[in-house]
Amino acid sequence: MAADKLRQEIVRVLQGMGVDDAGTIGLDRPRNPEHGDFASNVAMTLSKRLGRPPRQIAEEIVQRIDRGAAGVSDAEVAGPGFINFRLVQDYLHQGLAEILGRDAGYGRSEAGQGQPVNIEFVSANPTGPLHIGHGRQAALGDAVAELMAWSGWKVHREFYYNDAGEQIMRLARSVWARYQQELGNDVPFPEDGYHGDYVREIAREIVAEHGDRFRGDEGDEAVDAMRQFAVARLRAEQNRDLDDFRVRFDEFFLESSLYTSGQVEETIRRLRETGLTYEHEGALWLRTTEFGDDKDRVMVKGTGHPTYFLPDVAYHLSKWERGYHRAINVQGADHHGTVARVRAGVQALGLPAGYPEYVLHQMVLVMRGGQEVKFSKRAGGYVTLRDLFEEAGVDVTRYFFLMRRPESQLTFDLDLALEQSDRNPVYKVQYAHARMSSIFRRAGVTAAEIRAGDADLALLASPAESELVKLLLRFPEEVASSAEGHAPHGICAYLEEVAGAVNSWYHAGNLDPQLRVVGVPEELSRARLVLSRAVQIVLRNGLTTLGISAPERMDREESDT
RNA sequence: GCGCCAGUAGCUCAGCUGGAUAGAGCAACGGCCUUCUAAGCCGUAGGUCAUAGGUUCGAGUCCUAUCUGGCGCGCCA
Repeated sequence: MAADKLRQEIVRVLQGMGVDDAGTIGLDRPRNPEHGDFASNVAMTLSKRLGRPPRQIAEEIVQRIDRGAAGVSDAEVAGPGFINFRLVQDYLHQGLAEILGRDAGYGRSEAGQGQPVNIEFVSANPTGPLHIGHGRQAALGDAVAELMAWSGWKVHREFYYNDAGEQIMRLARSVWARYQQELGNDVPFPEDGYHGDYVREIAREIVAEHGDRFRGDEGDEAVDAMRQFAVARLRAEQNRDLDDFRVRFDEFFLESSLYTSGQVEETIRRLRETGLTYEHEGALWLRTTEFGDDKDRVMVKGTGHPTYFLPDVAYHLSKWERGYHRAINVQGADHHGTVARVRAGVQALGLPAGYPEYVLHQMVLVMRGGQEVKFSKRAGGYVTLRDLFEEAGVDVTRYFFLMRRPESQLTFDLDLALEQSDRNPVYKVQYAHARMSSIFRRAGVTAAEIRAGDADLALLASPAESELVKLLLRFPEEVASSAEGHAPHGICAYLEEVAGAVNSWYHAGNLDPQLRVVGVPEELSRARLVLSRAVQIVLRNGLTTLGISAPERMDREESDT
């Protein structure tokens, strides 16, 4: 990559000036194009150390630099001591050829070296349909996973759920009550029960399957049958929702397995061995404050039952021991309270500080006509993920969930989501992609037939074209930084920038036919087709990292008016 | 009371982990369709980066305090 070559040359120059350990050389892309393609601030950061004014140091670097070795055509001192570099034009042409050559692989890197990373997300308990918060998490987790995969990590998508706890019992009691009511048995509905209509649906299905076998039966066996039926039924529904939302998992990890396999007991034993546990008022505590938690935590209650903390620790220990020395948990910000204690728990067992990593996302509001949408018919208290993507479409829903940084509250504007216009950023990006296909159809070529080697890329000489190529060449860095920062919204912003730039370039041809791709002299047309194809590859690859389709053609739905 | 997250244009949000004159989309205003699909483009206007200090060559970005909003602080799950 161009930056690496340049950085190496700067290091060489600095060594010649007696600086052997300059650290990482600051090299960034100025927003102002007049400041060149890259700018370095080394002269300023070294000023104090060398006891010389920054501009003087910058001058010396500029004089010593070997432009050919650095891959730049120009280097100059500017402002308080920046050095601005301009890349050789040839670099852009090689870059274009590389994009077409790598095609679906353009933007991938080997940074992760194939090491395993565990990405846990959604992790909904099977007590009801998935809601929009799960949806944001599904979109986020899947995109982070895909971006990590693009960065060379071996990604394992994991869904953790509690199939045996107190919430499940609440569900079972709720279903039991509805079942009795279906049979005309007037029993009270549990105070803390699940009120959604889906509970009645499940009760009816049990009636259909088992008849009145459990009528009036308050025994464990009856409630357990309800529990098993309801869990299986809701797990199947959640899987269907995720499937239709195009999110797949490699593993569903059951909390109950931590008990049946003895891992919970094993975790207690190992924690005791550390000497960091103590008994107080009949409970077993762990000194999590040793690792930065603000208070110690109970592991085993006075009743002899473990708290939730314990299986959490056992679970994350299991991730580590299954070989995932990197783990990312995507969770709602309302769970942030567990972060410090889980980390403290696994640190007590010798795992590194900062394991696992967290992406904590804020809540989602759905707005329609300026009003918050609060209820779905079936779920009762909340809007379901399915309601949302069936109305807005999977692509739009995923994109909207991803386009804001996780830490900011998300307002899902349903009116905007349904709009098929440039106001809707998903369509803007997808349409730019489809538009390239349209050009190819018009030119009578297929995408695969376009080859950089067949064209004279020096014909792409306008500033708009150079800037567009530079933008496309940024894509691999965008993928890398979005992956490392666990921040898919960066890709959204980037894609919108590319779409804007290519629309602008394309529309110049409206006013001036000589600027078109098709209908200009053949040599020129071939060069512009290469650029068009490169744009299309970047848009498609970017959408792919987000789990969003890149259509070849978009037909607008006719409106009623 | 303590902790986490946020506060940037009228609205929704970016801001590359400290760089040069703070950006984009929408909304507003003015232009552009016998079109390589106008689902678009060009131009204009819009800012005390919540507030007050501090750190340094340089702060929207880092530190401290304050204000506002959201969330979390159990031997709940």
